[in-house]
Amino acid sequence: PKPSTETNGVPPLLPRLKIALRHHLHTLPLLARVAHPRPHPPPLRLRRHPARPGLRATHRPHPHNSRFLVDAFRHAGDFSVAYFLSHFHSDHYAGLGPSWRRGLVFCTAPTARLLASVLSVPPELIVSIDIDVRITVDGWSVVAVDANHCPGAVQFLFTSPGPNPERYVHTGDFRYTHSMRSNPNLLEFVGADALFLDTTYCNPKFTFPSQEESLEYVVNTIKQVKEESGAAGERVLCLIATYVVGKERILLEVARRCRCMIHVDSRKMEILTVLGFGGEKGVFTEDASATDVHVIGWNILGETWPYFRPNFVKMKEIMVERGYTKAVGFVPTGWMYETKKEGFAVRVKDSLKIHLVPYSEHSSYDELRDYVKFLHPKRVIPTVGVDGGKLDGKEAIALQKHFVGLVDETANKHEFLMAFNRRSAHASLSHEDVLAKCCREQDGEEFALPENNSVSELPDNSEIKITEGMKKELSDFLPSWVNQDQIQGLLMSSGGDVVQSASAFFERERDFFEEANVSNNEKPKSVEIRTSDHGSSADTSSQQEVPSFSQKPMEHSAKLVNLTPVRMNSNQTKKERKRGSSTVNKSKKKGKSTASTEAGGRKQPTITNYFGRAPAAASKSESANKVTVDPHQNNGENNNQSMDIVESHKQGVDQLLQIVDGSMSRESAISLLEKTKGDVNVAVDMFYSKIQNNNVPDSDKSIVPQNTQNEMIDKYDNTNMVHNSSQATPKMQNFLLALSPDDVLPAVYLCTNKISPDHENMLGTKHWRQSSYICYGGVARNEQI
DNA sequence: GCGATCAGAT
DNA sequence: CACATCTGATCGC
Repeated sequence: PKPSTETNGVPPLLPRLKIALRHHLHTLPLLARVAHPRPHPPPLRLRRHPARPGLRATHRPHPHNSRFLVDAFRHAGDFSVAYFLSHFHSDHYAGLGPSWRRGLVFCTAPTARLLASVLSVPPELIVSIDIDVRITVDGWSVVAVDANHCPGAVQFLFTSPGPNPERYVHTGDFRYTHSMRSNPNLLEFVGADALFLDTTYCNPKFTFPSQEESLEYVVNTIKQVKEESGAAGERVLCLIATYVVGKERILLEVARRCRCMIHVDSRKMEILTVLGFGGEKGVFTEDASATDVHVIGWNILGETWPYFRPNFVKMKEIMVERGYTKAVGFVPTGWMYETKKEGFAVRVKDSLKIHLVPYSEHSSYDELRDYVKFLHPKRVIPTVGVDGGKLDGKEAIALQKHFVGLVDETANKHEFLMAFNRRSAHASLSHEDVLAKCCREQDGEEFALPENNSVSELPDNSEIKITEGMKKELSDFLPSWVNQDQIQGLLMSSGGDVVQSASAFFERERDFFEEANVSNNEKPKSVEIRTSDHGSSADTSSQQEVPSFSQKPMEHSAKLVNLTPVRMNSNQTKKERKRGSSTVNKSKKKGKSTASTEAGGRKQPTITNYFGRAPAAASKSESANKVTVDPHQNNGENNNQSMDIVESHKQGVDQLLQIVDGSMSRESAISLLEKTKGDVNVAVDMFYSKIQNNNVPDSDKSIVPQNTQNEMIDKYDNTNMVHNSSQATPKMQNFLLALSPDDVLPAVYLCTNKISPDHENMLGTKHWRQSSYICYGGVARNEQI
């Protein structure tokens, strides 16, 4: 039941909200009310937001006990006292309307004007805030910074009150630019507690040119059209598709550089006027006869999904209607329906031409990674592409994997330790319970991390008694690949302190990862694996290594066990070597590490074999995309079963070809699908990541010639891989390649930073081996390893 | 009968 | 697997 106060038009929650504006001259219509006595005082205890459905995670409440919602008006409730709108797109403002009464809506001035004029939101509930100006809302500091999306679009930066403020970044929808790195407000959010990220194009297959390039293309094309038509004495209609708000920059640039006006309909004009692009400069006109460049609605020139299909019928209709005999259309879209390198895709029919222009107002995959790398948040929370807005749902976790190594993994360790501590107190709770609980609770009861203890405080190893119970307790929270010897060693070196053991373990994991990551980041583009007929990777890299680090004996850090042999051999990295000198307990079984043999003397299987060992029962859910490829079976026409296989094979090939749109030959597609065991998704990713990683300066016929694909795959097949780089730093590849099969699992674990126990189940052995995640985040993209 | 919400089309 | 928006059906009061 709604509170009765809501019916009289007075927002009942308003008094609960304290607002202060600094450096700010705005007068708030409702500010006076803040001081009024509260009719119904808010509960002192902050309520946790209940999970609610919604396609975008933006639609779910802020999970960290602020009383704010961002772009989640449909999910408003009494638990929230202030609302933020990042920009004026319908999927973000959904739920706002003339009858909105729930609370103040904070947004930029352009968005505010649109809210009032288009959606008729009560003006007294709209608070417009200036970009880059700090305000205080409900005790929190809030800053809006430009999002480089549509006009008025911002990211919100939240800082909680209190001595240890939490910091959160919500990008809304955004396209990353390097200039963001010099924004002082954003700089303050490096290392933020969480980054709510617009993951629209969070997949390596999404690459697109800069907006500049695309603008250039549109402008030049229109110029050319005008010249040609002028010479021929005819008129050509130029149509540019846009939606209600967004991509205005294209229009402005065309007007400026082609020296012409832009025709828009009255609705669009209204919005442009509100946005401030109005008549002043004489750019936009509602008079269709004033210019040959017209703005047109979004879905008129063609349907855009699942791939672009032009609607020449309608286009011709419009052309004739407006008195032209030729027309050129532009569809600026982030989705690359065509992967042609030379020029952008063009569709032609008779006197009609449609240009598909890759113009995106969302970040590309690489831009997303750049941003995360810059902000280095403790956590990335995807806001697009997550089902039901579940933070820990499959999709969210899959998306987060793209940022492994770019986020601050220290936070994971902390979370883990919280859970660990908690566990002794609530022994009856399951791991999941504890983790879930601890993730929810704030870090208020901070406890000292044990790694700060000095070595001298540790008891002498000989006096330590390690009980089975301790080992069991510790092992429950370590990844399953940590063996008993290692657990014993960990406990010994921490003086039997289970928590400290765990802390030391995860500190090590982090350091190891960071080390690897640093060496990877130095020359990311130059990291390449090449096949080689001779020489083990371990040997090669150790020769290349120039240890430029100090050799001073380890100072204070706790003695640590070498958990994996890879860190014991000559390929040690800085920290390992440093610590290695005081190693307490070497792993006996795995002490050696050569490329060709393992402990048992068996030949090391290829990495492909190792990863590719598909479980007998193939997952049903994936079967739609999985196609069994066996070219030798194709001729068996009398075999009904094989007909299905052939058919699905064909479908897979067709699907792949359609996605890459002719950028590869049919033979290449078949070959690639064979390698991926028919998995179209993996094939696509391999295809695109190959393009990306090598920056293939594309030749005419095929972007990736067939032999390149084979090469790409061969590098995973080949046992004697060696990386091509002449860099001194050992790369993760070398570590991985030097491993015996038993070590590959832990190594990949480390490389992908899947270290905390709540991920154990997902990565457990069989299930893990066939996981495409390895191909996404690790091996195939060649980034972490 | 009205507004909020949703499926589906554009 | 979906860059955004609108329309009309359905739900719930």
